[in-house]
Amino acid sequence: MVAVVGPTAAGKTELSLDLAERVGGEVVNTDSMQLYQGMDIGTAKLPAAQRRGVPHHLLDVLDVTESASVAEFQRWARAVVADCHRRGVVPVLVGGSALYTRAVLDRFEFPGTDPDLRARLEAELAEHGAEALHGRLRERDPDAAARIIPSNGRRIVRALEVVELTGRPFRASLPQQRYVYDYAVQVGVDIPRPVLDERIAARVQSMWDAGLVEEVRRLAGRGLREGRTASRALGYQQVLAFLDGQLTEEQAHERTVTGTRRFARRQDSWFRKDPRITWVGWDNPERVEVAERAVRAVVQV
RNA sequence: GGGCAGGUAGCUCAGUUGGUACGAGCGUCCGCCUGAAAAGUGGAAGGUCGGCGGUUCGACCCCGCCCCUGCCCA
Repeated sequence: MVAVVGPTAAGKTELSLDLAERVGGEVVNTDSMQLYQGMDIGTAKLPAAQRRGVPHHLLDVLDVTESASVAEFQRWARAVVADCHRRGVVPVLVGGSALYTRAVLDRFEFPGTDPDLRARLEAELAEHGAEALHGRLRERDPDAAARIIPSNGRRIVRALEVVELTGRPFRASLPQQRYVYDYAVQVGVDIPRPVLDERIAARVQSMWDAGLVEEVRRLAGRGLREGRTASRALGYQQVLAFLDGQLTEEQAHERTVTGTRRFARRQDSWFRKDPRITWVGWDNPERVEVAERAVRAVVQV
């Protein structure tokens, strides 16, 4: 299997299609937001008509009111991959969500979650603040507490949840950077920041031209505001603020651009840390060949 | 031509009755991240305080001239 990774707007989709055609593969989405039905324009989801007949998996599987979950995604994606293998097809994973990609490729086990426990911890967080919870984590699991900044409530809650659930230290359940599959390779799209910044600005402009505001208005009618994950997606979050009168349309547009730039930086720094990735230049005329070679070195097709 | 307001970090603006700019937000840069991840989080760098001259031990802050921006009057 192969995973095409890299920051948003770098050209992953194009490369993955070319690659899928060359090796007889099928595309498996690993983008947390393209999971949502109806979130098309703002997530730059490839329209069905442009998929060149290549089957695509794990698009449009969630309603905007549902929360995506890495653990659940891991199960779905591994099932799709297993099915592809059975049929002798190469799975081509594509997406910018590093955590989701790693959850599929790596030995990555999640300690579970308990809605009641989570709700209780969140209530405590809201009432007493992050500092107080951090103090408790320090008693229960000093090692975890030392690694989490006292003001980061979200991570403290999760650490406490894991400790209570498993009775083991939080760190005992951390994943390893080791593939679960024998034949896996990652291809990253390498692109200079100034070029990426321009492409992002252009992409957001074309999203606006394509009717992003209308799309968000429509999804708002289907409960987008209640979606914990979907309502925070770049572009959607900002347009919702515009529809609610908190931002002008111009501000919403501008913030979508700068927010996307920041996001792309975070993605890039995440992927850069993985030494297993084979990088190819975004404008390298032979990028498809380079990627294909990387795949064939590992997978017989 | 005259009057008023303003010219301080890349941007929007605070600030000092004259004593080395306590600046802030946003942006930028560098990190962290483990069942919400397009989310969440920590830190750093950046200023000849419009220009020139004067007063003063000392001026971003006072005085003069000039330049630029906005508004008003002619």
